[in-house]
Amino acid sequence: MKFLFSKTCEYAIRATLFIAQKSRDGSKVRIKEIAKGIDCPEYFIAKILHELSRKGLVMSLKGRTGGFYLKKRSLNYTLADIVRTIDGDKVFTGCGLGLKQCSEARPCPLHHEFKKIRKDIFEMLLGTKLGEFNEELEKNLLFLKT
Amino acid sequence: MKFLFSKTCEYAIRATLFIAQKSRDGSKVRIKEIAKGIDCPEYFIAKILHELSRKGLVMSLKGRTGGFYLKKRSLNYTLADIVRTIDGDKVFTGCGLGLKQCSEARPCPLHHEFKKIRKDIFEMLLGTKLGEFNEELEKNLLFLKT
DNA sequence: TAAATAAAAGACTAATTTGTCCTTTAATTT
DNA sequence: AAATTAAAGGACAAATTAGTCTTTTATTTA
Repeated sequence: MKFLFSKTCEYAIRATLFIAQKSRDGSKVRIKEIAKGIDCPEYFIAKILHELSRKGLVMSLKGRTGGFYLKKRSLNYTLADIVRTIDGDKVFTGCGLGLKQCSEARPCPLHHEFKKIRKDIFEMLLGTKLGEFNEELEKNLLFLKT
Repeated sequence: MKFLFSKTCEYAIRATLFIAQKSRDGSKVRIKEIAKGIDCPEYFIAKILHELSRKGLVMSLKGRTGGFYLKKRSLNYTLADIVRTIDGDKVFTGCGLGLKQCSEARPCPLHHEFKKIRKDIFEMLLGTKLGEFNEELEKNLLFLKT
């Protein structure tokens, strides 16, 4: 069983951070390089990036000098945007025990505990900008594949 | 996308808490009642409980007066036991970005944040005994279905 | 002992997620 | 303009997870 995000979403996050780093000088990154850089099947990440691109989270350009990149302003997007786009907001709102309705008024046994955990996750995602790790990735202090 | 546990695991937790409460006086609970009580397909929860029963987390008895129940000692089992049995320990150890190896020595960008979150989840599960909610469930202050 | 009842066991189906491939479209270079 | 290259787009296949059904086995009651 997965930990928190779908596989698709994990790849999406890794790809976006990879693009942020590689395109910080204005250059573009091709799918092949991204796939290699984050250890994801090439066709699969293509599909995922296509989605992120349609939603405007990453930019793309076709043709010979094409590839993916981030706009300066996109560096202010956060991981919360990526996660919401790919996985929806189950992570932010869903009940930990799967109740369709779970609220203060009618809580599951873990409602309050999960509320705190979800809040921590949400704040972490919301507080993490896409360009945030550029330097540490560059210096190989952080990694996007094993 | 799921929040944290598989559907199977969510049902497993809900069913176990239900059994804990209903069998606290020594009686047994039948699958039909459990399915109704936690809003889960009957055949599906049967399969899940069978698994929990084989692992010794819940007790079962066949035949006319049969059903599921917990041993006194089982009330000291925690949700961590249920989760580990059904979903394995991805929740406790897995990398949030899906890296196969993710460690202090070679961390993903969110390694430290996730470490804390996983710890919170683990402690919460480990600190929650199966019989813990019996009273509040009885009094309808907590719910196992919507 | 026979009938009734409940879980055990395991095969099977459906749905979702993950992953692959092929054709089209857009941009660039020669 | 033609050749090349890269993403767009969408069909398709594989794997995993969720859910259903049928037969067998154990226990109790009449």
